Amino acid sequence: MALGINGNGSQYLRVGDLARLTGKTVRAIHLYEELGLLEPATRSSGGFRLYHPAAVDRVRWIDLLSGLGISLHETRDVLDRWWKSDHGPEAMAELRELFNTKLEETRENIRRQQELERELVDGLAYLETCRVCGEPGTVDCCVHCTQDHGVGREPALVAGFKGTRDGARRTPRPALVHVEEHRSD
Amino acid sequence: MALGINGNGSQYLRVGDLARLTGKTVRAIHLYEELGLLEPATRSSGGFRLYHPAAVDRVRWIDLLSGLGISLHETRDVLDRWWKSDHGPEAMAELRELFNTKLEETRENIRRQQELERELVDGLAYLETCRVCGEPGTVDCCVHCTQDHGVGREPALVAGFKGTRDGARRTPRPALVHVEEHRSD
DNA sequence: CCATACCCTTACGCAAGGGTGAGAGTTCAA
DNA sequence: TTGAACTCTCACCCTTGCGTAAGGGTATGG
Repeated sequence: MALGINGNGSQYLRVGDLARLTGKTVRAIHLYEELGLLEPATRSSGGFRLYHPAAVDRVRWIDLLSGLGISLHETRDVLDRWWKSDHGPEAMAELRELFNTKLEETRENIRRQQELERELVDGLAYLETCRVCGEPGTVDCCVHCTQDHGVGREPALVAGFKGTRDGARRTPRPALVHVEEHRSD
Repeated sequence: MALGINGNGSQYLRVGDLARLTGKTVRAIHLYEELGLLEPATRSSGGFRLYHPAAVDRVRWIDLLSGLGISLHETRDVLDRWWKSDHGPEAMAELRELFNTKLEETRENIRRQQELERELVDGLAYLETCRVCGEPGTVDCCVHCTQDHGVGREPALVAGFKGTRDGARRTPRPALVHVEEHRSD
C-alpha cells in the first residue's frame, strides 16, 4: 500500500530514502546537518528526520560542489552569508567575490597540475630511453648510468631516485666513472 | 672556528641545519624519517641525527613531489619498490607504470578543474546579469527571480542557492508567479 | 663550569569527510 | 503483538602533513 516513496504514505523522505536517492550515506547526510548545510523539514513524533523531497536537489548540489573541490565548510559559509543577507544585490556581490576567488584558485591549480603533467611526460620520455639501455643488470647500474639519454638533463622527478635512504649516492661512484672516462676519451 | 656548515667541523649536518638549508621544519624532517623517506647517515655519540650533505637534495626532491601533489606515502612506496628491486629494467618498468598512472590522474584532475573553471565563469556571467536587475530589494526577490538573464539556463552553481535550509524553495512561489503571468500576458 | 642553543622521544591536536560501532527507541506490516 | 528494518544520539577511529608542547639530554663557546 505504498503511497509515498518509502511506502509510508507521507510526502516526506526519511534519511535512508534521501541517502538512497542521492547515493550518499546516512552518515554523510547527518554530517551535512551538523555542518549546517541541510536540515530536515520536520521530525516524526518519534524523532525521525523527515525531509522535503526537494532536499534531494540540495544534496546533489552539495555533492556537485564538493566534487569540484569546494569544501563543505566553504559551502556552508557562503550559504550562511547568502541567507543572512537581506539585500539582494549585496548578496550577489558577495557571491561574485567568492566565485572570483575560487576561479583564481582553480586556475592556479590547473597551472600546477599542468606543470606536473609536463614533469611526468619528461620523466616518461627519459625512462623510455632507458629501455634501449640494453640489460644493465642491477639498479645500481641505472643509478650510475652515465649514458647520454638524449634528453638534455635528467628530469628532476627521476633524479631523486638516485640515492640511498640517507640521501647519499648509493656508492661513491666506483669503477663506472672510469668507464665514462674511457668513453669520453 | 667553524670548519663545517654548522661550525662543528663535521662533514655532517644536524637536523636543524638540514631544516634551514631546505626550508622545512625539524618536525617535517623527523616525519620523513618516520615514513621511511630519509634516514640520518649516522648519529652523534649523544644521539643527534647526522645527515649526509646530499640529504639536502633528497629533501628538496621530496618537497618537489609533494608540492606536485604526490603524497609522502606514495613517494615512500615507490622508493621502497625501487630500492628492493635488484633488476634495473624491471625497476624502470615499475617507475614507468607509476608515472603513467600519475599522468592519467593528473590529466583527470586537470579536466575536473577546467570543468569547475567553466562553471565558475558561467556563474559569474550569470551574476553579472543580476547587476542590471535593478534593485530587487531582498534576496527573496532574487530567489524568485524569473527574469531572463540572457543565459540559457541558470548555472548549476547558482541554482543551489535558491532554497532554505531544508532544501525547499524559500516559499511555494507566492504572488510573484502572478506577476510573471501579468508580464507574459 | 656554565649558559645557551640545540636536540632527543613521546604523544596529543588540527582540518575534512566521513566510517563504524553501541545501545536504545520507532515504524510498519503481518 | 511481534519482528524486522529502520532510525536515534553519542562518540571514537581513520588519513595526511605536519604544529606544538612536555620533560629531559647534548654540544660548545666563554
